[in-house]
Amino acid sequence: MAKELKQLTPREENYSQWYNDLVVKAGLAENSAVRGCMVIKPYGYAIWEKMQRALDDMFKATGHQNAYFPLFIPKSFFSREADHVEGFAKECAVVTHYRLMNDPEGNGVVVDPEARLEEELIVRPTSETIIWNTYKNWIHSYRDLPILCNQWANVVRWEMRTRLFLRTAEFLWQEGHTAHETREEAIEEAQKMIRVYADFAENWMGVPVIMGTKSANERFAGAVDTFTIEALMQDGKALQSGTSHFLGQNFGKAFDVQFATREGGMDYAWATSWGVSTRLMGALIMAHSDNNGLVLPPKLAPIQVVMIPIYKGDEELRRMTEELEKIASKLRAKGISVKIDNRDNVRSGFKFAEYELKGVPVRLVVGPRDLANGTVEMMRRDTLEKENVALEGIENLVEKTLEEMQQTIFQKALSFRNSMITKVDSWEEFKDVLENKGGFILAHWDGTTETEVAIKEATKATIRCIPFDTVDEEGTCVFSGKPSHRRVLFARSY
RNA sequence: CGGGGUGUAGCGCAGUCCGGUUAGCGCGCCAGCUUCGGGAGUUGGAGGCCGAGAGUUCGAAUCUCUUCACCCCGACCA
Repeated sequence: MAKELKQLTPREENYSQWYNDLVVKAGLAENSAVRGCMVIKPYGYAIWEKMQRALDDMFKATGHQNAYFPLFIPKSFFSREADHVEGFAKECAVVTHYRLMNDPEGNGVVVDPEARLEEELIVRPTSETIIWNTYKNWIHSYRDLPILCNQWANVVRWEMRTRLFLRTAEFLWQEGHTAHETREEAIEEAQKMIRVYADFAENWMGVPVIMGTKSANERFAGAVDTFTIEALMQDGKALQSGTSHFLGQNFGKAFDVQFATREGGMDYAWATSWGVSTRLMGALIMAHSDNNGLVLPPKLAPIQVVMIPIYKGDEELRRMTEELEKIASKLRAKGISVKIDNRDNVRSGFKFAEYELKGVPVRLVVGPRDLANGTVEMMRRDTLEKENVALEGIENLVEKTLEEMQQTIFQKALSFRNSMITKVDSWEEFKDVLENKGGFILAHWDGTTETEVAIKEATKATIRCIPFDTVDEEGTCVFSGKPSHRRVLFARSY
């Protein structure tokens, strides 16, 4: 194993291979035997659980409740909303039968042809349809509104090409589905939730994001408006990390969800939906990692501090471990998660490399030398800086360091991201920046889908969003030369 | 779905063009000794239906056909 870990491909050569190696070698996930699906391993899942918990708290704090809706959706539900079908039809897993039987020819088990379902069931690619079919029964009056539900679930999208965490056939996510009395309230909800996502990305994951509105072409199937958070990976490609949709009355009408209004009339309910997925794991990995492996922000690290004894012989190992236990209990009292690695079958150098690969924020090493001096060697993962520090009061220093690292990791990603936003005013410049620098490009666009598609075909770059903080500015479209009133954000993306 | 590639030990690979003892190597694993402040050294050992099926041949990891799986590059997407 030792040698293997060193062979992480330098990112310059092939970033996606490097990424894949890292995910597997750090023990986060691996490809499963099932096409396009992945196995999330315990260490990876521990990170996801921390994300889940933090997000869930944020949802609760904004008045949402968790619920659960069926995995299977009758096929007919999909045809209710025209744009929605079109968006998802190409990537659905379909259940057609409900029983197996022994092959009469003796070749194991086959599908029982007698057991064909009258109406096929679709494995949910997203739950708007089944949820709005349910909301129809829940909503009769304006007094029943708003409904603010979230569900944690798995969904299936039969993607052509998959990539660990970023795009797998089955993935874990949360999807919020809300119903409102007015258009304004629904829009406010959708915007509130994209801000919750941005807050989470920046303050928990340490990943800076740009909030904005999707262009018509990139909008969610069935939405009136899609809001997004866009992050930038270290290879200069953008990653859509979360979306929040204002669905208008599209699903209210499609599922006939009408309610008695305050004024005594009838109206269709207004909807939003919003979601983030295990793709966030991909964002976390690609935003911070270096060639030694993962760099995890302390708030999401399953192990925040690893402690490694240096020793000769069993007796010394026992003494060092005892010493580490004392430090560990002080750290644990502060709510810090600590692991003592006193395995005697691998050497300390191996352990150092292993925890760096796994992104453990702080490493403490204690050997006989330290014991004599009353010191500990402390290393922080983000800078790889080592320091001999006093054993006395170590818990306060570690606590402070973890907080500092959370900031440092974010600041580093932020200054990288900011350095990768380029304003361009000509088509030549646009292509040049895309080819040679990458990252986000702020450029004028004439607002038409034709131009957007033409740019995509020519360069593979898409409009990531029209940022919320865009200021009005007159100019001409970099592609068509037609008048434009603001710059939008372009990038190549995952 | 198009174009390319790969299936040989737990992992990474060589061998395949040009068929020929008992199929190799590195890492890992097990046991012993020496080590232990940045991925240990050494000695011994275990581990294989060469992806699956059919064929050609005295003989197949190697040739032919069929099939399955996975990876990479596109189109699609959180």
